[in-house]
Amino acid sequence: MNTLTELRSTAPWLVHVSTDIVVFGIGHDGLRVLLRRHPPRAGADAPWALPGGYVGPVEHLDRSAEHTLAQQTGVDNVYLEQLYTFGRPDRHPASRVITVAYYALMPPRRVEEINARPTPEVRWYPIDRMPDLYLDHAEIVALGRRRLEAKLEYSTIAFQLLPTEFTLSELQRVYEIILYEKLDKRNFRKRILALDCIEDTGRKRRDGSHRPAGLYRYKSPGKVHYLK
Amino acid sequence: MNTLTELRSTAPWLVHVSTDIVVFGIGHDGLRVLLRRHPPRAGADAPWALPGGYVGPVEHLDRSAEHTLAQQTGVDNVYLEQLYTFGRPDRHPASRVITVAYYALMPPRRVEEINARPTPEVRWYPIDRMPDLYLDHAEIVALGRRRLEAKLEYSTIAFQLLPTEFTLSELQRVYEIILYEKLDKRNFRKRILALDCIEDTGRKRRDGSHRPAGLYRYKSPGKVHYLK
DNA sequence: GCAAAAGTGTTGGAGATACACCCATGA
DNA sequence: TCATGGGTGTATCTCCAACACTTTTGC
Repeated sequence: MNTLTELRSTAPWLVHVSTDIVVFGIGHDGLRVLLRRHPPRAGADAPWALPGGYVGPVEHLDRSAEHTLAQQTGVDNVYLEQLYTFGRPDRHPASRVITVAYYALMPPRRVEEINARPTPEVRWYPIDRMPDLYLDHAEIVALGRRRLEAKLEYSTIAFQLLPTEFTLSELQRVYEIILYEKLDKRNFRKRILALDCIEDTGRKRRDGSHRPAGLYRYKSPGKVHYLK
Repeated sequence: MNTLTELRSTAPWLVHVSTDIVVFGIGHDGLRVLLRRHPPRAGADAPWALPGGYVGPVEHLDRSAEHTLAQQTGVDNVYLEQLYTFGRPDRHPASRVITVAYYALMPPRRVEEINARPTPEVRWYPIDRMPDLYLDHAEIVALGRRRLEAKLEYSTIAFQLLPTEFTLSELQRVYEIILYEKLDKRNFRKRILALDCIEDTGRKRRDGSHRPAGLYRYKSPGKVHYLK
């Protein structure tokens, strides 16, 4: 029995596979998710959806997510991680579509890039004020948020949401926004510095009528470490 | 533009989707994984593989995993959780096959059931002495093991590997096997009892020439809780 | 000089770790 | 009576939480 025969006899079914990406960013108003019209160019009554698309014939799943994201939002080279695979047989009305969900984190510069050239088809929404979403995309966002929240506690994932140089207050804000709670400044600083994963650049940022803040740099940009 | 047109134009590609399951059990010799010949009935030179099969046309992914497991090993009603989706385009030699990997945990009774009626096609292997596996299945097992190890620390997942009634020493053995380290008996007991998730049945098990051990019961059988 | 955010140390409590001996049983 | 695993308590340490005032700047 060769492999092809085996496939024929036990796997007559073919399905569509897509990737959908929950893109998180930090804005003035808190945690945001990037949404697009589905389908694009369908006008104002088309539902909002996650960026996403079908997986090509010889495309790695991760590449598909990256590629889709670049195509639909113009953004590449961000932190991207597989989230979960959703496969309810009735989740798509027209055909069987299984979706491999990812989530992405981008620094404020990227968030602003998208804001800077707004289109009617792609925009940021505050995560707690999103419109109704296409299919089960709200569920996917919710899962992504939970994962992000969990990872914050035992990894250095937060730095993916910050620019290369940042102040400790900015970092604390990221934690407070995602964890949804106020943190003590002194304890936070002690904890972060004890991780030994950031270093003082020696530079300062002047920013309003108050004392300038020290600028720090994450020691291993682009990499996420797991603690303990 | 209706949904079908949209599918046609942006998603001409169909792929095979399978589920593969890493079944863990505790044996005399430590952590074990259930393997089967691939394909079944192909004889002694067929490679060993994870239980798994193609997803049916209207089958939920989770159901597909459950169903496959029941069919290939005769075991149902075990703890099952999605692990990760593997989609390298060249992972299968004959066609594009994306696999949604799951892991399952079963109590010793189930482990013994399978041992009791051995077949040449399905058997347990100690996780550190597995043969070469089909395709990327070794990678899937490795990921499952890491996930299991991680979850042990922040959830009550260990109880899925034990019978309804168990001794504290048995529980400790599960932790030691998975964490790969010796634990202090007194500290372990204090920690577990502090979780307040097991109760003393009052009964004891006589078992060899030593003092009998108290039997405990997990308070929420089948359910996994997350700590903290 | 005042408003606004940056920066800084100490104390107390909870939970984890280290550690050694007696108990109940079967042979 | 001995070998085997079952069962128990205390002292210490580490980590986390609580908490308030001084500094530097722009206006």
